[in-house]
Amino acid sequence: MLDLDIRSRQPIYEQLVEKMKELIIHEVWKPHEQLPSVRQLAKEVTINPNTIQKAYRELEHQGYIYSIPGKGSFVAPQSPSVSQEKAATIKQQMLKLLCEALYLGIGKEELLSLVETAEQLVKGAKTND
Amino acid sequence: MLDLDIRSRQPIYEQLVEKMKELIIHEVWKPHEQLPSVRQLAKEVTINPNTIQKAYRELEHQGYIYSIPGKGSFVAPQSPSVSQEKAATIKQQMLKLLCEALYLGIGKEELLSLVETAEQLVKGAKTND
DNA sequence: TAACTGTATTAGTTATTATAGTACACATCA
DNA sequence: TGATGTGTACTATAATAACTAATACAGTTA
Repeated sequence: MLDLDIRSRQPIYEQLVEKMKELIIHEVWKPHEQLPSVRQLAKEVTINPNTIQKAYRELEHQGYIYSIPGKGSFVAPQSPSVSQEKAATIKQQMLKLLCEALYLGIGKEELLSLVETAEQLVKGAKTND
Repeated sequence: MLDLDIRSRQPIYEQLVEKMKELIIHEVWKPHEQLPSVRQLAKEVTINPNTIQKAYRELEHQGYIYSIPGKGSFVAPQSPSVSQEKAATIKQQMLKLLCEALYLGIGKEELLSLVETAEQLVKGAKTND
């Protein structure tokens, strides 16, 4: 599920953040679901607990999970206030990427269909309840 | 034109690559136009020539410029072969970003209109010949 | 030749990353 | 209560990567 590449130049904690974000976005992990504990996950993937905690801290900072000392870490439900903050940044990244895509010769129709694909992926996950 | 932030945690050469890519994509710099030399640009922004060269090397690797030893560096025209290689990567990045956007509550309509905006930006540049 | 171009190499400093060990406070349950 | 599991914090250290700098080399052009 969380296949990490130790010898990658991309830091382990970053890989963790990306993989777990995807699992949350596609609702493999549902809101308020408890995540594996720092120590448990560290034991499973045989890396240092501090590295896991760094990833969890980042995910919490980005609003994807929340932690309760003594209890555990859980998937955060999406609140409009959090989304509002990030939306501008995301749209900025998107616009830059779109311009690059168009410049490289990717057609407008293709980009529009990508939006459809993404919608299917996300919506598909949500209806799997 | 190339405003760099020395104290940023983002490396200078990366800032250079991004800014110059934008200038090329939006055709402020046209195909086959000669870029400022490594040393000249280094003197202008008062940083090490090697940092400039590292940025140029990266831009050349990504196919945005080409360099001729002894002559200079120039804006590369977009060849379909180059685009083909990058297209898959770009689309992959795009899909990931789109899923994240949808999850954060950005509407599908808003994303579709972003495509239109990007198209205007790129097309607008190309008609400024 | 002289002055310009890109490129390569080496070196040194700084920043980042991952690990290890320890400690603390809170929650839960036997 | 005691034991265990939870998140969190802190220091320290080793290893690696990133960044910048200085220098030298080779090609181009006038």
